[in-house]
Amino acid sequence: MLNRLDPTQSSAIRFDGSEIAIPRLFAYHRVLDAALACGKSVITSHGIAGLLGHAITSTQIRKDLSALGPLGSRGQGYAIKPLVEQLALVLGLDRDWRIAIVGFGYLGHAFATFIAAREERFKVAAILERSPALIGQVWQNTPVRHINDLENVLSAAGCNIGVIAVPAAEAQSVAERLVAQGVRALLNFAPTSLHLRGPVLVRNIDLAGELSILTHRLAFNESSSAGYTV
Amino acid sequence: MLNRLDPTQSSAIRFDGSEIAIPRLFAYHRVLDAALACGKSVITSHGIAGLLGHAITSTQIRKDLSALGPLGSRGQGYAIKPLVEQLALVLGLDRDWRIAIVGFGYLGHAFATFIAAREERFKVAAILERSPALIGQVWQNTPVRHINDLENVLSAAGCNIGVIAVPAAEAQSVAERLVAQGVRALLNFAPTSLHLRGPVLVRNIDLAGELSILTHRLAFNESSSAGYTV
DNA sequence: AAATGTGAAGAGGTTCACAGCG
DNA sequence: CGCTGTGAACCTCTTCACATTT
Repeated sequence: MLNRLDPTQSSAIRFDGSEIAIPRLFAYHRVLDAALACGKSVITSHGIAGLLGHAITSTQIRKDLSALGPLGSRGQGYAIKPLVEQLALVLGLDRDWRIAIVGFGYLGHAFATFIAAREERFKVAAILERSPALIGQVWQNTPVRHINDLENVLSAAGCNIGVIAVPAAEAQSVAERLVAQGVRALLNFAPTSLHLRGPVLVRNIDLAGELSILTHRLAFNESSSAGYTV
Repeated sequence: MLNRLDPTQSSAIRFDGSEIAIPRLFAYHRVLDAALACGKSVITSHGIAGLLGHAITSTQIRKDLSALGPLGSRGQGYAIKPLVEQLALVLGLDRDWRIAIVGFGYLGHAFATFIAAREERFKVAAILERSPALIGQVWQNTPVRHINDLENVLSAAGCNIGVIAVPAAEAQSVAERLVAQGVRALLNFAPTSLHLRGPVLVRNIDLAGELSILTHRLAFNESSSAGYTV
């Protein structure tokens, strides 16, 4: 039981760390949320490492968490509830996010299904496609609209995040149109580097590139040593 | 015209760089292959940077390429053809890769479609699923088989790479069974850290984690400066 | 005694500046 | 003169060691 008094509950959002820590914080949030649901209330940095299968060291975890403020108690560990709350604030998981998916082939569809299953705060608010066969279909209450109507759909849907799951040749144009409609963050699955002006955040996911890391090491490092987990 | 004589054509595979360079080499291969198809035969490091939308600096490109050996000519640039060939060798793109996809929901399906469309050297050689509705279907000549038959299917199909697109709870078990069948590289879409013994390469793709980077910056860095491309 | 929080050391990758060739 | 190739400087992230607190 942590008996450190916390009168103010000053939920000031603080984060001194760097961008690269964010996916780790997200992983902590995931396992800690689960631990909370299991009835646990206190945990140590080593305990968190255990929940993560020791993929991250306890030192790294303490460094990351200390960037959020003094949330732990020396000799005791961390109270999980305030930790989860603080992580949610820093990660922006305390609010709804409206997502526009452009390109509703298997990749767009997969992404929609994936995030809808995972986090309730991520809402698929608009779906755009070019293929006539898909237009008019309804995916979980969201209609699939033609990509030509992007401006109309977006201005009505008010999305914060755009997911680009169209062929590389269309990606730049789609990105520009999304940004023109006020979208400030893009997740890009097309193997192209987008060129955009303004306060836009772009995150590229290169699936084929990930595969190439595997093929490289299989081809090159065939006579490698032991189990590698990159 | 490069008039450096190249009598031996000694295609010795060499790569002094580090793992982190591989996705960049893959990007070089992609744009250089396209440039070759357009009839270009020579290019400078700055030219490659241009093809990549200046997402990578010319210095970085020269560093990366120099890890493959002395492929350029000072004052001239790089002959594209040998460059593409050397990149293909180092990336392992000179041979076929047989891929087993476990979990053929939208994600597995998306991945299959994605890589089949992109690189002919990646062959989907086995598809495993749990859902009875999908068993027996045939995707581009590859039948969807029940996950219980994994051992039989894999021993017949002889796959080098496994793609894990099942729920997190099943991922560890699937991974172990793939490894037991001789698969030496895994691409894991499940948000779990896999624990495996032996010479296995694991690459994790955390789609929700990528989203969290966007939500973090939107929530936190709202009053940020200019266009960011992470 | 136990576990956090953190300055310092270490490791790894990128950028710089320029020597070396064509 | 132009462009590659590369040692050195620089920067960033991780790991170590330990002072600090409960």
